[in-house]
Amino acid sequence: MVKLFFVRSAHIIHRMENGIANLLGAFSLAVMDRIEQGAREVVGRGGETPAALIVIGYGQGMTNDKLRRILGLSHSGTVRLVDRLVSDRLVERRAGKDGREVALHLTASGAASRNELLASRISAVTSLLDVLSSAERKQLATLIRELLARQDTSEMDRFTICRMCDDRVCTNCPLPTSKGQHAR
Amino acid sequence: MVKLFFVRSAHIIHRMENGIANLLGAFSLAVMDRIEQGAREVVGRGGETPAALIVIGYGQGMTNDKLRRILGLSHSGTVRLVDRLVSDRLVERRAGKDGREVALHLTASGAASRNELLASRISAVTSLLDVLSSAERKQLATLIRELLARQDTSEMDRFTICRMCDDRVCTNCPLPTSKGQHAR
DNA sequence: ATAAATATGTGCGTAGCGCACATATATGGT
DNA sequence: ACCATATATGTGCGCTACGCACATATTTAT
Repeated sequence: MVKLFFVRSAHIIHRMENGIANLLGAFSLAVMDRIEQGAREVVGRGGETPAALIVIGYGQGMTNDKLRRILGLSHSGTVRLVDRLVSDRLVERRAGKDGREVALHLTASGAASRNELLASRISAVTSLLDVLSSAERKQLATLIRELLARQDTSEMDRFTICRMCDDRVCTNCPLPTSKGQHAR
Repeated sequence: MVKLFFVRSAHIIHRMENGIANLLGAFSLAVMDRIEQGAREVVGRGGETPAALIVIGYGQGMTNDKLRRILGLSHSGTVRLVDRLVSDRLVERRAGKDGREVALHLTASGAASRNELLASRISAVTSLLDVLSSAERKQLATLIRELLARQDTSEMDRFTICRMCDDRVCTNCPLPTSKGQHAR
């Protein structure tokens, strides 16, 4: 009898814990739906193309291969993605220091599109967020910040997670930068 | 001098508020990356196909057209999506009550894939979530729940947000069900 | 100097999707 | 009952985004 009660109780707890995961999954889906819709409206392209534009704009001499790893695409997929950005006149291929590398640079209109992209993303999330009070938002920010800070991430993981981040507003990123391993 | 200070201060506040949005955007991206990767491994397909399998499995005589609106796809895109599910033997087209409609039903293997899909999704989110303490998770759940509860959503919006939700664990969905308007 | 590693580009195919059009069934007005 | 309109599905066709296998150029290591 006690045992039966325990088992049933464990099920309920299990359901509650998973309920949190389910809730967060639904919310994340809603957030990304809005971000992706806005991004498509701004640059007229989907998939990883908007993220690529943002990543290239960080501007530390991005190469095709670094980009590939950050976006999690195949090599050829990345080459074709850059082809699209180039044909849209948003990106230029220049000579890299290493004779093999290609240095990716935003054109003026690429930089403009990137800014629109970042603004659209912030606005999409904000529109969901502003039903909360300022205090609630602060609470939420603290929790998400902790959640991210405690993740076990490689350097490349961090770039991947931050591939759409707005470097104009992201002061002190919570992702651990010194923790462990290098992802090369 | 005072004015200058005020302006600068407003900028800083602006940056902080947007910092929350940026953080949440990055986190949502990380969550969806993991969910989508798992989904692709389970069903071998991407895009809205996994969501379609889950939605069809809710089982209230789903039709092609309802599915289309929930997934936010074009009509033909939805027909082809169902074609893929049928050719994968995960879904069957049966006669609907209305002679025009097609009633979509999961096959046994479709139902099994759907369960794997849901489990994979919960596990993906949980693996990110379990760096938080139980108290922190509860706090986070409360905030997300409030955030969702206060959104102004049409009925169709709700189905869309919940298109990957695990009906086995999602007791009392926070999304407002009686609020306003009908999306038809 | 030659082998291996690194970085890029290309041919080719496929998945996922939209537009425009065609078809079948239902509904409403006269 | 009849016909226009609305609703639901299916199809031809094209395009975007992507991966695999292969080719090429440059650098690094032995």
